[in-house]
Amino acid sequence: MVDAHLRGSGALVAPGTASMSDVAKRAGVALGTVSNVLNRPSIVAPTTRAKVLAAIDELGFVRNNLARSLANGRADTLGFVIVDIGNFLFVDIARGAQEASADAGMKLLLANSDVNFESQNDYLDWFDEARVGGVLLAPLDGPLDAAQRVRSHGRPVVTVNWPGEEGQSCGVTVDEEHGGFIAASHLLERGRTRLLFAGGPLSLHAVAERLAGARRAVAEWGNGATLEVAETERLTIRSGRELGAEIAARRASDRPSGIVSAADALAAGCVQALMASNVRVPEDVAIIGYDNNHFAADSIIPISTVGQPGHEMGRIAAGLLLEEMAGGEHEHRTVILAPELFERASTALPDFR
Amino acid sequence: MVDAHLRGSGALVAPGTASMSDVAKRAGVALGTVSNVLNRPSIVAPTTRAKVLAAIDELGFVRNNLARSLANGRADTLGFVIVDIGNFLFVDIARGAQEASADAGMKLLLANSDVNFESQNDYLDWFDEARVGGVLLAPLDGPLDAAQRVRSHGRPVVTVNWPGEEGQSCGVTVDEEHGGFIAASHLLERGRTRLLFAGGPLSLHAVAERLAGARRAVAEWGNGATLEVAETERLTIRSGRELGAEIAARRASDRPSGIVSAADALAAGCVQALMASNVRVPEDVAIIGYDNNHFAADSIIPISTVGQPGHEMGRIAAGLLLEEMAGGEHEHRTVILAPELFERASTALPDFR
DNA sequence: TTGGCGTATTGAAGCGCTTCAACGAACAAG
DNA sequence: CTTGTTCGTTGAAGCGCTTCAATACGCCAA
Repeated sequence: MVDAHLRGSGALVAPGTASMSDVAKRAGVALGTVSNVLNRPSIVAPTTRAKVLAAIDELGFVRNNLARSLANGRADTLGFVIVDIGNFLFVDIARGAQEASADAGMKLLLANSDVNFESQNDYLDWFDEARVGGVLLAPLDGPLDAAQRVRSHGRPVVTVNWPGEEGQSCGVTVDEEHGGFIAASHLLERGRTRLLFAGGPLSLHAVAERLAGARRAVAEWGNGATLEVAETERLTIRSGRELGAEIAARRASDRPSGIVSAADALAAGCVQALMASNVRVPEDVAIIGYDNNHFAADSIIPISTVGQPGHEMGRIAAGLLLEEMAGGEHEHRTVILAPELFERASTALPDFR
Repeated sequence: MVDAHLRGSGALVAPGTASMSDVAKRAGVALGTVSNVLNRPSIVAPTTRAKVLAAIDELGFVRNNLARSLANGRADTLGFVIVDIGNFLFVDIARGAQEASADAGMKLLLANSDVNFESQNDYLDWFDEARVGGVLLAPLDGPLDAAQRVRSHGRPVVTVNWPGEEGQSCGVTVDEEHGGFIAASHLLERGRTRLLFAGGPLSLHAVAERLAGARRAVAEWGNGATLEVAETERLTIRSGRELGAEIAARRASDRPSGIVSAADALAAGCVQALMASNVRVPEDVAIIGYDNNHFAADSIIPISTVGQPGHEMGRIAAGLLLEEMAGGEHEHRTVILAPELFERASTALPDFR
C-alpha cells in the first residue's frame, strides 16, 4: 500500500489521510494541543496556534467527524425523513427545518423515503445507527413503530404533518378541518351558497377533514346554503377536467355557484374544463383550491387557495426537536397551525346574479 | 448521571445505550463473537447466534455506526448536495441516484444548498468530515474549488448537470445544444419554417446552448426557414404571457408559425396568452417547450417538450461514483446524455395553411 | 531564595466498533 | 494414542478523536 508506506516513513501522508497525531508530530506539539486549537483556540498561545494551523494546512488535514462524535458523544446533525421530495409542501417544510437547524449550528440531512414504508423505516434506523441528534419525520399514513423504536433508544423524533403521540412525542400539523371551513366560508361570504366540494378519495385523512370543515361552514351559514359532494378518484388535473366537464354539461340552474376543491391541481383541471365549455370563472362558478401550489397561481385564471405554512411548520418542528434534544424541561406537545387563505381571481367578486 | 449509574451497576443499561460489550457480557460470549453475529452470522454456531440475538433484543442494542465506520474505514453512505430541491429535474436525479445507491447497498443522504454557494461548500465539507464514501454534486454555476478540495482528500466527487473536469473527475450532463436542435427540427418537420426562439437571459449556459441548437437546425434545414430570437427576462409563466400577448398583437402574417421555448413555464404562459387572444395552438402557432415539467403536460393544450432524463442522470452519476469508489481501473469521464422529445398536442399536425 | 499562582501544554484513558492472530475442542485418519 | 484438520471462539490492538488530571513553566511577592 502506498498509503502505508508513506505513513510509515513518517515523512509524508496521503492527502486527506492525515490524522491529528500526524499534525501534532509535524507541529512539534502534543495531541491535546491540536485538539485545543480546533475546539478552544483561545486557550492556546498564539505562536503555538500558528504552528499547528500551518501543519494542518501543509498536511491537508481534515477532521474526522466519526471519531469526533464517537469520542464526545455529541452530534451536530439532524435527520429528516421525507415521505415525498416531489411534494412542494414537504420541500417547504424541509427549507424551514433547515433554516432553524442552521440557526442552531446543526446540519440537516434529508432522506427521501419516496412514499415507501420500508424505505422510511430503513432511513429511520439508519439515522438511529448514525447517532444523529434527533430525527424529523414527515411520515406516510401508517403505523409509526419504527419511529417509536428510535424514540425508545433515547433519540427524539418529531413528526411533521402528523400529530405527536399524546405525552410521547412532539408533532406539528395543520388544522385541515379549519382549512376546509375557511375555503367554504370564503365562497359563502361572496354570496355563493350552492357549493360543491370536490376531492377524493375520502379515505385520505386530509380530504375528509377538509370536507368536514366545509360542511361545518355551510351548516353554520344556514340561509339555505347547500353543499354537494363530488368524490373524485384522485387529486389530479385529469380528475379535475372530468369533473369540470360534468359540471359544464349540467343545466345552468343545476350548477354550483362555488366549488371547494381539496387540491389545486383538481381545481386547475376544473377551471380548464369549465372555460373550454364557456362557463365563466368566477362569474358563473367561483372556485377555490387547496395547497397553494404552482397550479393555483399559474392557472389561466389565478386560483384562490388555502395554503399550509410549510416553512413555518419546518421551523417549528425543528425547534421542538432541538428543545427536546437539549434536555431540561420539555413537555411533549403537538403544535397545530392554521392554514391561510390566498385570494385570487377565481373567487373575485364580480356582479354575479 | 443515571446512565453512568446503571452502566456501572452492570445490571441494567439505559435503552439505546447498550454497547456490544454489554451484549457480549449478557450473552456470555466474547466481544468478537457479537461482532461476528452482526457481520458474518454464518460462521457462528446457531446456538451461540441465538444467545447473542436474544441479548441484543433484551438490551435494545443499536449498533453504533460511527464506531463501525471508524474502525473499518469503510462507509456505507453517499452524499448528494443538491442546488435546488424545489426543481423537478434535481428531484428526478436524486431519485435515480437513490435507486442506484440502494442497489449497491448504500444509503444516499441529501443536502439542500438552496441555491446558496456558501451552503453548498458547507455541506461539501461536512460530507468530507463525515467520511462518506463519495459525493454527488448538482452545483451552482460557479467555481468548484470546494469540490476540488474534497477530491484532493481522496474522496470522489461526481457532478451532475455539470461536466466533470477533464481527466480530474466524472460528470453527467445533457446535450443542451442537441435539445435545442431537436425542438426546432420537430417544428420544421411539421412545416413550420417561421420560427421564434423564446428564452432568457441568454447568459444562462443552458439557454444559450438551446438557442445554438435551434440555430443549427434552421441553418441545416435551409429552404428559407428563419429564426427570430425573443430574449425574455426570465423563464417564467409571466414572461411567457407577456411574450404571448406581444405575438398575438402582431399582424397574422408577422407571427411565427412555430415557437421554440427554452422552458415549459414560458411556453405555458405563451399558450395562455395566445389562446386568450384567439390565436389557435397549434393551428396558427405551434409551440414546443423544454424540461418536461408539469406545466407542459397539464397546460390547457398539452405542450410538446424536450425532457432531460433526470432519473437516468442520477443513476449514471451514482454509478460513476460507485465505480470510482471501488478503486481499480477507473477512467474519469463525462457522460453526455441525449434529451428526449415528448410530442403532444401543441405541435400536432393539423391542416395548417 | 523560596513559595505560590495562573497559564499553557501534555499524554493517557476511553468512546464502540472491526479485525485477526491465536487458541481450544472435536473429530477423522494413521 | 498421536497427529492433523476443521470449526468456533477469543480478546487485544487499533481506528482518530475528546477529555481531563497532571505537569511544566514562567513570574511575582515575600
